[in-house]
Amino acid sequence: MDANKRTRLLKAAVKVFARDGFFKAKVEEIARMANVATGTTYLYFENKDDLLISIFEEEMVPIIEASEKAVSEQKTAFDKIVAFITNHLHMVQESPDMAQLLEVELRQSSKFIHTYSGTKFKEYLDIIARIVAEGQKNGEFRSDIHPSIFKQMLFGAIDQICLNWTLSKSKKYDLEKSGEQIAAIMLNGISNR
Amino acid sequence: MDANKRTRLLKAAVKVFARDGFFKAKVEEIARMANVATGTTYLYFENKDDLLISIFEEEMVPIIEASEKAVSEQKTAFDKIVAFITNHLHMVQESPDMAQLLEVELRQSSKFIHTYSGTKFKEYLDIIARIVAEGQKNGEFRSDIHPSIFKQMLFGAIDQICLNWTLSKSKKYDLEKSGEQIAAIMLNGISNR
Amino acid sequence: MDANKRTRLLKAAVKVFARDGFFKAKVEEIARMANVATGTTYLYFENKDDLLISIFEEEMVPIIEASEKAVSEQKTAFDKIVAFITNHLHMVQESPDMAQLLEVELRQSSKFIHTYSGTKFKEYLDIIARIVAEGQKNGEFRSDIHPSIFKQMLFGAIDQICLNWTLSKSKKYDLEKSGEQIAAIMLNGISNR
Amino acid sequence: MDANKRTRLLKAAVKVFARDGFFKAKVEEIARMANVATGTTYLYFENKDDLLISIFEEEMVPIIEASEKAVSEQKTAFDKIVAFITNHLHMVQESPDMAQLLEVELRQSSKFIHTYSGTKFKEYLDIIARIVAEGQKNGEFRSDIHPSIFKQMLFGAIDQICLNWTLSKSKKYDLEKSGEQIAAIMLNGISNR
DNA sequence: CATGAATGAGCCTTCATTCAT
DNA sequence: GATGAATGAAGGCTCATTCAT
Repeated sequence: MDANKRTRLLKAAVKVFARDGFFKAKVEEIARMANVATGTTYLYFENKDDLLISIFEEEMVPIIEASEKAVSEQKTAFDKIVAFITNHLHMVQESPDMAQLLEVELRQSSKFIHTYSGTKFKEYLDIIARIVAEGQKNGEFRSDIHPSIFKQMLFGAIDQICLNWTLSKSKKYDLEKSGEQIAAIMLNGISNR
Repeated sequence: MDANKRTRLLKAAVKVFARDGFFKAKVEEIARMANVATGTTYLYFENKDDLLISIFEEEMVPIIEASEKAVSEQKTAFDKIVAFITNHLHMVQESPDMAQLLEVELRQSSKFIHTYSGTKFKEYLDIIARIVAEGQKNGEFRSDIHPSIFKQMLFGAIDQICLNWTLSKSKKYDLEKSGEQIAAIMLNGISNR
Repeated sequence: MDANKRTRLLKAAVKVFARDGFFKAKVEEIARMANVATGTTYLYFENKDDLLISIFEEEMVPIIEASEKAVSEQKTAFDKIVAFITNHLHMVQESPDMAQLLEVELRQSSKFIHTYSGTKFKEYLDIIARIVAEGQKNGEFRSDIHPSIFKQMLFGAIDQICLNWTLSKSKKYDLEKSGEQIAAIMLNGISNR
Repeated sequence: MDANKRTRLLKAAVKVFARDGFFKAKVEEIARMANVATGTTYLYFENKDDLLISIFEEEMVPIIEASEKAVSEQKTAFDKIVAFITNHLHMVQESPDMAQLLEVELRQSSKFIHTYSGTKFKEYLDIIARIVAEGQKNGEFRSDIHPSIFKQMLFGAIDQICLNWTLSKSKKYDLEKSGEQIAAIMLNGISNR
């Protein structure tokens, strides 16, 4: 097994799925972009579905790591939430293709690919949940908010903002500014002060 | 032209698109469920895309109206936001198929169907923006939050919670409870107190 | 039976068949152009094939009559052949749609519509055959040429020239000039001198 | 890519198009007759149109070559014209399917397939034009006849005779005899004597 | 392992024809 | 007779997947 070929296929798939959408994307096109033969794709992935799922599971790893690193560098739960948001927005800007997959294709997959459990995505959301629990423990955050509700709310809010930015062709408005507003609201919302 | 037939096709399409997803849904199946011949579909809709777009544009109308009605029955901006959230959650529970389309298929369409402007969806979001502006004017809400950021954040938060509820097979957890938490956070977040 | 409606359908069919070709032409389009409902077409014609056949059989009548008149006004077989050619070229210029049907669609029909005997077309060709027989009888033409071979040759030659003129977009070259050359060759070819 | 498969498809297409006509012919039937799967057709040809155009362009090559060879073996322009006619009639008898395509489908294609320039067919006609020019230069032929008019006339005459023979089920009459008459008329017609 | 030609099931869409009004 | 909405069979084309080399 050639790890390099597998990686190239994965990277190519991210690009093509982002550009064309999962359903309109052609396996042949992905293979071509990865500089391998069409059939080779099936040596590394079971089928087209598996390719998408593998992206979600594997490309999420560095994203999760970056997020955890950014978060761990902060002391307070407040700052950790800010770090999470900031890190996510950076990811969206620096890996726009992967970001689009998360924004646009992930939901389809969650619903229609029955073999997909979405472990890694849950793991990503749980970074938020953990910060919330921590903040509640140390008194920064109100304790009447369920962390697993908050994690979804925060992610949903960020995701919607990012989706909007992604789909806007001009991309003229500033994602950083939006990030500050997200932080302002969500933190004020959950703050114990 | 038979308005009834058109409606039946639209309703059938909502069901089939929700169940199978837009891409895997078959026009023939929609026609069968609407009790018309396959070709009849094309007397009322240009093509499969048009069917989906028509759903978004037309089925949103009563949803928008219900939301506006619910909102208008409240005095304060605070209560209006609560009404918006509550109304949305009701819609999700009472029209689960349409809700799923909004949660799962809308994004694809926004990105990949280039003829689609998404007017009605924007209209729905603008209900929130208007409440925010009103709340800022009368001092209920902080004025440093941009209404069009908040509308996306709130919708994103609600949407993510609902998506989660929709995709969870058991649907055992209470959507109402989640609604209260959404309101608690977002309102506290934007409150001027 | 409304003879007027039938005629309108026939005229419309000539236009649409000429413009779009028999196979790509839509019955609905013909009906629309004739200002009748789609279904009405089937009150006057058995089916799409019948519409085309009817054109060939009925629209040929005035063409045959005009040709016979033009021919009968000449004394010699020589002049009659010239008259036939001239008349045909005029028809092509004045009824370009019908001419195109004869040039482009007639052959398909002859081969693929098994119910079609092509009587009227044969009648048209026989005008030539009769002139030839007459010319052979009075010594103008060589007697070793079979009239039914000559009629096909002459028609084929004229037809190919006309087809070329029809398909050339600019139509800048002069059909009259070509007519003189056709006459020069074919008459010199069959002359007894 | 398997050149053999491509050839088989081309040969099968000639047969099926000749038998059923271009529009009624099914790609699936052509594939079946070529012993390949339906989709394979699209590896070698862009679409059904391309299949027909490819026939015209590629199957004309040996026909043109045979004609040029036959013509070049004759000394006088007179004999060359005879050779052209004779060769064409042989082709019609030996490749009746291809002949039928030229007689019946070529015109449709010239008119309705806008991507088709008809190069090879023009090349074939130009064999005649060249002989005419040669005959005019050496005094065999009258110089008042435009070669490009004569080429069309001669081809049209031959083509109509052949079409008639092709469409007559019995094929009892002798195509050779018709060939002699064509030569007699057209050569006498253009002769300088 | 790698290839890429071959496969063939599958689906959207068209349109001649019908028939209830 | 006239209408035109409805029908549904049919077919061109695509593309995920396979497999002989």
